[in-house]
Amino acid sequence: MKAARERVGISQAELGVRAGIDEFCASARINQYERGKHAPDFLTVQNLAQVLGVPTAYFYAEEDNLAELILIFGKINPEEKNKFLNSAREKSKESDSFDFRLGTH
Amino acid sequence: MKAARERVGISQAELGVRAGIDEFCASARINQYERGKHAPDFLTVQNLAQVLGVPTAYFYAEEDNLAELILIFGKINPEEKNKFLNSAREKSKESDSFDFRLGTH
DNA sequence: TTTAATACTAAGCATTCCTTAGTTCCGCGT
DNA sequence: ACGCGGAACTAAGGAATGCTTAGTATTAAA
Repeated sequence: MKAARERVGISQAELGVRAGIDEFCASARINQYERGKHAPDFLTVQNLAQVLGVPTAYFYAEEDNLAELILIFGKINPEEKNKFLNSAREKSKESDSFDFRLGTH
Repeated sequence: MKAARERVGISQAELGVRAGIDEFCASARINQYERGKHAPDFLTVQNLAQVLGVPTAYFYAEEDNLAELILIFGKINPEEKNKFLNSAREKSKESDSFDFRLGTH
């Protein structure tokens, strides 16, 4: 989150205020989030994501690869998204990775 | 989450137990999560995601398009992921969507 | 209809977060 | 070096939320 905030170029306090947090505690809360002292609820994460211009899921991606993919997907326009998703569907068919799900064979 | 659990074919209680939740309250907790009564913390979500065989970020995707993409990305093998990500990088260059980030021009 | 498994819920306890009220850190101008 | 202002950061209590318990519905099969 810190990286995303610095890309936008705003302070911790400003990020909080823009996300709709009370101005008197915005600074403290964002700091607690960035340092991992506390975890924001989902609504707050959604608001933060909007301010920072990234999809909400970006904050929960464990693999760096996936995080980057989510970021890219959030930037391209809706028309491109469909093309993109279609080629993804193709690749998942081609893939020889085993399908772990039950009830599909 | 309900959909993912049903694909695996296990009960709410079993999902909880496999995710490391105490057997006497696993049922109640998973039910509260599925019905939106309460929200699990991130560690719990990670454990649930592992049991259900999906990337953690999947549970936080707001757009259906993105959710599907995350799901596919979670199924393909590591080698494919890199190829996939590279073509994604290409597309983000081609895209005429405006770049909102500061300090990049 | 009885049974067993699964789904679901209320309520108090436990834990975590939010708010307040500060302190510390850092860069800049003098 | 010193003071100033903005940004980062923190402790602690009050407020909110989740977790556990114990139990009630629901469903499907015998």
